[in-house]
Parts: sequence; C-alpha cells; structure tokens
Amino acid sequence: MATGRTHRLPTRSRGIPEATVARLPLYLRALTALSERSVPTVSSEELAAAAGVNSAKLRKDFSYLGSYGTRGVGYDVEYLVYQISRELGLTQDWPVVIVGIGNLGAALANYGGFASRGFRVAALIDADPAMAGKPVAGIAVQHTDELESIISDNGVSIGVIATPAGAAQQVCERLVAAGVTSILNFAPTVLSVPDGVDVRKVDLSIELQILAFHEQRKAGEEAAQDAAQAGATAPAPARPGRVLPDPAARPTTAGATTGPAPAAATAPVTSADVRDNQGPDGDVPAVMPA
Amino acid sequence: MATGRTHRLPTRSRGIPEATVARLPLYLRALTALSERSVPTVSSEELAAAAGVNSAKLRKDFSYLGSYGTRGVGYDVEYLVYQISRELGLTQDWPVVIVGIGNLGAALANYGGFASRGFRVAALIDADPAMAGKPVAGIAVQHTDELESIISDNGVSIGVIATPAGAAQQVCERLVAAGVTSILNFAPTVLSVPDGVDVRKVDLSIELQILAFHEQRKAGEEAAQDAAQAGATAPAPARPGRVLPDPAARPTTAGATTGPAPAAATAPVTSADVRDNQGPDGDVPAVMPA
DNA sequence: ATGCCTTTGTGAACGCGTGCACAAAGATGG
DNA sequence: CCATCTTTGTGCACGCGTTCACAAAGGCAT
Repeated sequence: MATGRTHRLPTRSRGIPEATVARLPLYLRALTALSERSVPTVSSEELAAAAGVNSAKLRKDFSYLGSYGTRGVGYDVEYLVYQISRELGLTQDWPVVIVGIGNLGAALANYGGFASRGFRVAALIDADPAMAGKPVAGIAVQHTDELESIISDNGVSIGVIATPAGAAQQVCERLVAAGVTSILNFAPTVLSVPDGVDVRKVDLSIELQILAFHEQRKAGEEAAQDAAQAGATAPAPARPGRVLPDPAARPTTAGATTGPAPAAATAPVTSADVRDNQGPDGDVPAVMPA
Repeated sequence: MATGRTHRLPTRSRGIPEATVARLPLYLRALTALSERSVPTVSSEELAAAAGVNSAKLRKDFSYLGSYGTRGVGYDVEYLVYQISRELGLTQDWPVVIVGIGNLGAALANYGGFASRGFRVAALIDADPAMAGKPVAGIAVQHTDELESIISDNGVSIGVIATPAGAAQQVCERLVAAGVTSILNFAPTVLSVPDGVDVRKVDLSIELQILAFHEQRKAGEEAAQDAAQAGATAPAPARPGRVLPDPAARPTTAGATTGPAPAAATAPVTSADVRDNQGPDGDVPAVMPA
C-alpha cells in the first residue's frame, strides 16, 4: 500500500528551508512593486516592513540564496527580483490545468495572477459534458476524457483541483498517472499521492474554523476581563447561540448493546476507506486564494 | 500607526499549540465522515490515516484537549466530534461578511461548506453600485456604504476580504474599525492590523510559486540522476531545462550613478529554451480575480 | 478473578525556525 | 588614504513542534 502521505520529504530542499521558500513569493511581490516604482535599492528593514516580516528573518532567508546585498547600502531591487524568480523557477513557463470548472474553478481561471508570474492556464477540464466547449475566461472547457492527452501534449506538471470533494481523489490519481507531480487542492479532502508528488491544499472551511477558535478565545478572555473589571465596557451584542446538545456523559465503555464489534482491529481503515471518506457533508470545494 | 504584524504573539493560545489548532478541523472532518457512516469508535491509528497525519501526533494533539480516549479501544466518534466542535467554537453560530463580490467572492458565497460548519453568510458587500441589490447565492449584495451598520447590526466578528489588492487594506481598516476581529484575506497583499486582530491569508499565487519551486527542484534532481546513470557525462537537462548562467552581473555598486540604473536585471536568458519571464515589468501586481 | 492483548497518553530527545546581537564589509566624506 | 557610519550576514540561544518509545490503563476471554 503505497499510500503516499502528503509531503514528507527531506524538509530542507537542497539547502533552502521550507519556511524560507514559502516567504520568497512574498518578498518577490514586494520587490516587484518597488521595481515598478523604479526604486533602485532597498534595505532589509524596508523590504521586511513591506513584506510584513522581521528584518533579521529576511536577511537570513536571503543568505540561503547567496550574498546578494551590499553592506551599508542594501539590496539591488532588479537583481534580487531576478534571483528570487530564478530560485522559484519562475523564469520558465509553467503550464497548468484546472480541473473542475464550477464557481471556484471559473474564478481561478479568471484570476489574473496566473500569467503575471510565469503560470499559464493550459486547459480547463470538467466532467460535465454540458460544459465542454463552453468558453470560460477565454478558454474552451474540455471534457475529463481528454485529461490524459491534454497533460501529455502540453507537458503539464502542475494541476489544480477545484472539484467537489467526492471527485478529488479520483481526479488526483488520474492527474498523477498522466504525469502531474504537483497539485494544488481546493477540495476539502485529504489526498493520497505517491512519493515524489507534492500537494498543497487550500481550504476555506479550515481557515474559518481556525479563526473561530481564536475568536472564541478572545471572547472568553474579554468576558473574563469584563467580569473582573465590573462592566467597564458595554456588554457586546450577544451572539446568537446555537448550542449543540451535549452528548452528555462520555461514552464510558457503556454501549454494550450494539457491540457486534465491527472489528476495529482487523480493518485498519486504510486507503479504501479513506477514499470514501469524502465529504462528510456534501461539501463542495472551497477556498481560493488570490 | 500601529503597523500590526500578523498574529504571532500568544503562539500558544490557552495551552493548545497553534499547530494543533490548525489540525483540529482536519480531524473533525474525518470524524464527521465516520459519524455519518455510523462508526462508533476509531483508534488513533485509523483516524490519523484518514486525516493524513502521524498517529502519535494525533494522540498528542488530543491530549491537549483532555483524555477523551479509552485505552485498548480508541475514541468515541460522536463524543470526540462534540469536543472538537466545542473547542473550535463551532457550537455557536458565526455570522460572516464577504467583501468584494467578484468571481471569487461569488464563488465563496456559493460555497456550501459555510453553513455546514457553523458559519453563516450574514451579508455580501461590494463597492460597485451596480452590484447593489443583485442576488448572489440567494443573498442581495449590499453597498460598501452600509458596511459599518451591517457589521454592527449583525454582531459580525469575522470578515472575508475578496477584493482587488488595491482595496484590501482600506476595507480591512473599515472592518476592524467596525468591530471585526478576525479576517480571512484572499487579496494578494500584506494587511496591517492592530494587535488583537487575527488575519489569515489565502494566496493562490504564492501556493503556485511554492509548487513551482519544488517542481524545478525535482526536475533538477531528475536530470542529475539521468546524467549519472547515463554515463555521467553531458549535463543533459531534462524537460524545461533550467541551468541558467548567472545573467546580469550583480550590481556591484559600480555605476557611479546612483541613479535609476536600469540594471541589466532584465537579463535575456542567454541560454536556450528557457523563456524569459514574461515581462520584466508588465508584472501587474494583480487585480484580484473576482 | 486473572492474565493477555490492544491502544492510549506522555516523557524525552531531536530538529527546525526565529530573533538577538554583533563583527565584518563596504560606502561616504574629509 | 583614513575615519566614520550604515547595513549586511551570521553565530548562538531559545522555544515550538515532531517523533519515538514505553509504561499505564482498560477491555476481553478464560
């Protein structure tokens, strides 16, 4: 069972820490803006502020790329833009396919940020025959049947999945089998891929839940403070509370009844099960970035 | 001017590590799926597989919530669903506003994952007067002028920004001033917010760039291996050959003219097929999709 | 009851990422 | 050519996050 987990590689790809790689696009964006304003050089302090990071961190990040700065002066904007672009592999053109042209897929297809950074939408693919031929963002949608040939003919190595959760794993497997080695997944599902394939996921639902957690925490602390200070501030509008019924007591081994014991031991819920784990709810894809 | 950084201070919110919080939604999704299949209990091993993580990590994550498992048996699915939901603050209803109803904003509005997880779209807001009143996903779009009153009237504390990059910061400030304390940003910009406000960003462009980096690395290693196996001669680059010679000489402060110094950065990639990145300049920062 | 077997919960080691603080490098002015 | 000032590049320490490995806990069969 080569249930390749997500990305579990040498973490440090050829010397450049993953955390640094994730920030390079941020620096690149800030630098591009400076470049357009014809700013010749920037100090680590200025650039760090623009990118929203610590200047020491920025300098260390750049140190992994080499010594591209000039002490006492800063970094040459144009030169740095080129170096980072090269490091990120943006000096070449990356054909990309988007699978699943629903609301989200269409939004992605229309996203202007593709072309401007070295990415080119090579094809839009959807399983709905009715969509075939329809132009979206100026590109005719093609049917899933042609997925393999499209990828092969265009040398596509990056695929974007914007399908419903239920179709994601299958689409993923076809993409990988056809030669795709990097996938950006917008479907709310955990994708299983073989080693060597990179998967990055973007999930609106998860992001919101994380925010909700912090929001709840903030509300709690605030309440505690208010209580302590005895109503210094006006009581915030009570949020509509939809309280879930508490399953009451924790299941203390009790459930003796339905105990045919579906045998948890023997069937370690593996890939087969995981596969159908799809959307708990009819979850439609989700999220998207900008 | 409180150039508030993102969120990075309390790191460990009330004992639960941030990394753990980020995984809870993942567990919750897997558990919900099991719940719908009426599976009574799961072992950490099974659940970890379904969520795509290490079982030890999962157990440690749960240990921060309390001892909800039964040794020798595993975790009660229903009970755990409740506990995690409660911890994430999903037992209450969170009204959310989406600002910027373009392609992306509309896609988000249509996303089914909202309601299913305790989130409710309270309002759709757009700056275009022509959009006002138009129904999107069954909700009438409202004009930006009403932003403050909408937030106040509905007690909204979570806002989603799906506007073009240029408008994001301004919208953000209005949201925060109106009472929003958590923001999910889809615009490709770094938002500055005061302390106490959480910001999470989703950026397609960045994700793709990270994938491109790894893709390029893979291509490089592959080429190296091929070369080694093929007799270790001729650095035959595989696919989109990378291997670009350091083009522009680094700006060694040389030019006496501190002026604009167009810099040779545009660097015509001397070597073969490596297409030069699109325009050394036309790189428009991007207008959000939408 | 008793012993076996499964699975949790966690102590401890390890590695990555972050941020401080500073010496070295280089520009600039005299 | 030398002094001074600015900014880079990085050694070092600290803390979070991950993973291993195992003792304790509890079910289950005998």
